[in-house]
Amino acid sequence: MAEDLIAELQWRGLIAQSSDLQGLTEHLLAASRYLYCGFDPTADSLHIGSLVPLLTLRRFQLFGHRPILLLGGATGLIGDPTFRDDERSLNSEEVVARWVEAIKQQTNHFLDFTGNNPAIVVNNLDWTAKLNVIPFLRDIGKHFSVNAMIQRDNVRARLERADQGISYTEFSYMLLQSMDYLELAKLYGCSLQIGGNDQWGNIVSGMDLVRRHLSQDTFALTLPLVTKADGTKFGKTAGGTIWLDPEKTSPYTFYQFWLNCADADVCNFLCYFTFLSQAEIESLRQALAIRPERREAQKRLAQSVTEMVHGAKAVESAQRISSALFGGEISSLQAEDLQQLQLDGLDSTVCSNGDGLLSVMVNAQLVRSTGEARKLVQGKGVRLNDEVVATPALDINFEQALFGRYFVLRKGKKVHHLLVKSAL
RNA sequence: GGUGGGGUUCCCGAGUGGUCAAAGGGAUCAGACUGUAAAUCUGACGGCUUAGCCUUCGAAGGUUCAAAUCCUUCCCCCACCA
Repeated sequence: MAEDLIAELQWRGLIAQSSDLQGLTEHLLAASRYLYCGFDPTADSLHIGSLVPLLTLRRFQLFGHRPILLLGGATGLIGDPTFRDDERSLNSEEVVARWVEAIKQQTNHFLDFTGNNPAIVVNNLDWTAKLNVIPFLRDIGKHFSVNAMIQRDNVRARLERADQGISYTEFSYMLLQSMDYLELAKLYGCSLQIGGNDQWGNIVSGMDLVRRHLSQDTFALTLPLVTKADGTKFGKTAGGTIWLDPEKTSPYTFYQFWLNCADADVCNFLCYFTFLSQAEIESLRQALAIRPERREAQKRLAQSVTEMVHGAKAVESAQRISSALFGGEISSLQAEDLQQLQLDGLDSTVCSNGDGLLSVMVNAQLVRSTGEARKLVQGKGVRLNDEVVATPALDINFEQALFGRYFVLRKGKKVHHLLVKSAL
């Protein structure tokens, strides 16, 4: 069965680098193993980039292994310098602790905590908080060669850049992460660490440390960093990062993000972000090749990921909003439809007769300033109920609204916002 | 601590007394095209009560009719230190 796991990861394109893949295959075949992946709290929510390792933990679990989800309560206080070209600013202990808790809640439903091979959640602050400097330097630091560390790709950018350096704090990050591996190897016999491909250096350092302390061989497996065919950064959009937290990124926006992904990317994303079978993905690939304009693959991707993250109801809501807004004439919507849009979580703003359109757009956070709003209107980028707004000087008049209460304000092609008449 | 080099509008990066709200590129946004694609082309891209006005070039002072550009002090970053 473990052979199937590696094979599955392979066809999904989820293996970027691996230590001794043959050995790992046999190792996983022989017994149920503990593996871990770390998530550092750099915000109060994970974003979709973290989904790849998170779901990979789940994939291992489905094949009978035991995933350990490590929250970086300690490493989050330090900051990983890996492939960053500038130094991070430090977050306070309270903030990091709060973020750890938030992420812990968020990740819970992706893993199974019951059954024969339940998942485990740990926090590396548990074993680093009580650490003393001298024992740390003697027991851990002694095993790290600075000569080797400065050769590592992941910090080299910082060493080579003329205008940036790296502090001792961040330079030490690798030691902390290595210690995590050692600690989990001791506590659980954890024998595999997975992570994004940028973590390769950190993971390999951990393997070395485990070997030196416990005379034990362990494994490393890294996942590809998600890239897009057009070279732009994955996971960012007009509104910014796509978060898993529905308060930060609405399920509708989340759904739309996936629906909008490029033809060139969608099949990869199906492999990375869903549990659809190889056959299903293959048939979607065919459908895409024959009738790309139907975007069946994108629809399936959006449906599948949104359901996994936000649940089936959220998918229905997102689909209702999507078909209402992109399906046809806005003016043909019924009063109930509009009400439903509001309930389904389409962003909306309450306003009154006489409110200036520009300031309404600012209040609705569709634009940052009235100047920006004005320019948008002048560039024919704003519509009210499908009618292009001709003048920036327009005031809202609900006599022209749908059912006397609703305006669908559209910015550009895709950003919709509901204006609802104030009850007063 | 010493010596040298730096801090410019979201990012990179030009600019060394007026012609500078500040070149160029990237990112972003909008328009055309389209499939709510991609590519391409066009426009916008500090703020505002927008044919004008106001605030920006690490911070605070100063010189000058005029400063991102000169002077003083301070803060921060980087490199090197036999």
